[in-house]
Amino acid sequence: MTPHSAYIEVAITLPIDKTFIYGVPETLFSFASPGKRVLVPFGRRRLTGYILGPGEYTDKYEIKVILDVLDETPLFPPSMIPFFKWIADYYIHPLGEVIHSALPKGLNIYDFVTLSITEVGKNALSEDDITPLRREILGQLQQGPCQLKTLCKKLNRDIPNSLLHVMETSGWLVRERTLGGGKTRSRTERYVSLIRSDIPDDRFYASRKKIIDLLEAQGGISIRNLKEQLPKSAGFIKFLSDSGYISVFEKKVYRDPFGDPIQPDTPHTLTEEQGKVISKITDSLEKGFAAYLLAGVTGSGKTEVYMQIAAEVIRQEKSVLVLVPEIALISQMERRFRARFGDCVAVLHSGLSSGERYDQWIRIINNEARITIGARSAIFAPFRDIGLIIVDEEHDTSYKQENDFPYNARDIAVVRAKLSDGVAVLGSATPSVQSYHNVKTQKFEEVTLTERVEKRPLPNITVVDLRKSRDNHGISRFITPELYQAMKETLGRGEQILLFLNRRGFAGFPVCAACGDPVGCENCDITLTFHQAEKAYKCHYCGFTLPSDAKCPTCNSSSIKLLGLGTEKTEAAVKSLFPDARVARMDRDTTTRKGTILNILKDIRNHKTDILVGTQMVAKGHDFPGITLVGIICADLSLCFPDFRAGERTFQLLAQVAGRAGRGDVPGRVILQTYNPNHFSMVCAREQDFRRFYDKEILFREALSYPPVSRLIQLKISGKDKGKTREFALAMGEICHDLQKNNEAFSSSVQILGPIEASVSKIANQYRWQILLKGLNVKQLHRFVRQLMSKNSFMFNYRGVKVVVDVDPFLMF
DNA sequence: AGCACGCCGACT
DNA sequence: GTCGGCGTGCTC
Repeated sequence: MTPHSAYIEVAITLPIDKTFIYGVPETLFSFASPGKRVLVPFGRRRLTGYILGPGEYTDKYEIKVILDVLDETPLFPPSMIPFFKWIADYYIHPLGEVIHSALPKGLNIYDFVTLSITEVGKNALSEDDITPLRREILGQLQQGPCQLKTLCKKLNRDIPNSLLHVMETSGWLVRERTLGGGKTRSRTERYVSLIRSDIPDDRFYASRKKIIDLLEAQGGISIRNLKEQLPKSAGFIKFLSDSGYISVFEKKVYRDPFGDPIQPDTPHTLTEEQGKVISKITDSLEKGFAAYLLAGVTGSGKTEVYMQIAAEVIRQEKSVLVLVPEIALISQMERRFRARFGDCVAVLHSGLSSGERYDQWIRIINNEARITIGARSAIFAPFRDIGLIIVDEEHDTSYKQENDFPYNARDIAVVRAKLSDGVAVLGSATPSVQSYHNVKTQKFEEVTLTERVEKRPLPNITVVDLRKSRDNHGISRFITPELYQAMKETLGRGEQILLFLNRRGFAGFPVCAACGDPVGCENCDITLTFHQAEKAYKCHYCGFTLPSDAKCPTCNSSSIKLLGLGTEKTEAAVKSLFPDARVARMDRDTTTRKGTILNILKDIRNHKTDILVGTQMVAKGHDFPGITLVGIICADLSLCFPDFRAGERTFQLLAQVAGRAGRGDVPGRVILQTYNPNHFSMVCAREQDFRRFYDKEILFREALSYPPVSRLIQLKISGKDKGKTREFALAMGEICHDLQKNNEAFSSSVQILGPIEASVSKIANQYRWQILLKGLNVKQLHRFVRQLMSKNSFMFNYRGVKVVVDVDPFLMF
């Protein structure tokens, strides 16, 4: 079939599990190709859709004709369509929405409805027998046309569609549809270039000649650039252009998300181990798909390995995708790649403005970028010929997207590599149980880096039993004598300290001294956290706050005790214990503004900070060369989450944060304080031994049949009405059991857990329930959910209660 | 998702 | 008999 067909298949950005066929008018024939967006009529509306390919004519229904093609060049290569289809199928999510969330935001255009009153309507308003609701609507519209949403807000109620329909047919109001959206687009700048240089020799000659000379030397430059070089040039541009000496034109420019230019670097000398890993992986590049788990201890030089493999892939004229868990790490990785590879590096992450993101996207499509470094969503970078996908810190939970549609970028990275005959490399010092299981079952091949660069020893870890300091008073319960002593010695030597505590705020457990009730959130089923800096109790789920002088919501007493310890209180305590030390804090509260993380990290590197107190943010692969002591205040906090992966998370967090110590010339030391010194998460973290952790953990997973032994699909049920949500969840449970009973295959292959209330039963006034479906066979689980959805579609678009399907859920809901 | 259609209880 | 609330089904 020719690339331009009279009929095309289009995916629409709506929760519809179907694609649609449209006709293409002759005038648009040559423009309609896969990967471009089209504006299409859809019912009464106009919407943006994505061209998937040629479509088949049928006479079963009337085929409509597209209104426009919205892109000059495709937004994604056709080779990505099978990838999108795989995701839609696996995650049971509409294809159009998958594509929509993969692309830069703010591109699509669609209709929005404006209501306005007619003369007939105005007359009707003056009649007596008009109903109050209609009077209210018309009255509001008499003050001017209004969007439906605004109208509902103004009247503080829903307006049934049927009512509007009736009022429209009786001619009282008109519904007008105007196209909106599409705010993200390329930026243009005004440029000038030289046409002739024979300017007249008059009193302006000197000034004009300067401009002419500049343009002669530099060619076409932007007016902004010209003004920077010749501040007085602005007044002469009009004359020079009107008289035909120079031309002024608009040129597309890329918004630049990069900071300062970077000194180029050259490949480092490799250790023998690094060399072996690199040649093993590069040798396999030509043999098609392979997945590697690169297990390398912290400080073993994984980035250098990534870069040398990437260099080989680029040499073979293929592209490289590097996924990194969070923005601060992206900029670290980005700087090293730009130093090595120069301008062919693109970045994609949420720190970019939508315009910058769009420009990076276009650079990738136009093949100007061959390497993309980015967070989770960069897995959708529109390369046509991927040779290598690197997932750094593959164990990190931020690869899992929870809202929009739930997917795991680490998992689909392997799928994308497979679909494009490329190689996937998942790297971590603390591989996930899932990935190591894939090694054991021979889906992945393991390659290891056991030595730290320059043979630096791994830090020496001392475990301190917090149960022994239970009776200590004040802060010495948490800054134990052992930790205090070690801090004092470290500071005495002029070295730096990292203190890790996995809880932000001042006190995590404010309790009323009178009635004993914890101070909870109004909108969520959660205890508030006291924040000293803001002098307020805050909810970490919905942002609800109470002033610090608030009374107990239960008994109105004003004596509230602050129990529990957060990073804020730790910072304050450290400052009072070591008044001369420069203390900084790194958590979500101190890093909201753009660039603050980088400043905190810079201060550490330049030794302007002696002690850094932080949450799990500090555990994430940052390079802190001057830190020789890591103190883990309370290692147990992440153990108590109601999640079968709590032990795994704890092990990873502790092993990672311990690995921050002693990456410079001085060996590191770690003090790990815990109430559970014999828990195997602690023991294995102390030895930095993920294999031993795996061997132990997998026994639990096998015994309880949890992933990676089995697979899970979670139905997340939420709604505003407590009773209704509960009833709905119970009804959904019934339907699940019925479906299971009526199909023999399911009764043995699908296990239904729940429905039960979610572990946080209410967030932002939404009551939450969940049903877990567990099984050894993914295909059966998928079939079960698909049948559930198709036979009971009404349950999935029910008013007032929302159901989200999460395949391979991460946290328990 | 929106939008239309059709059913049904409620109230002039 | 209308009004409007609510479920159901379709959109190429």
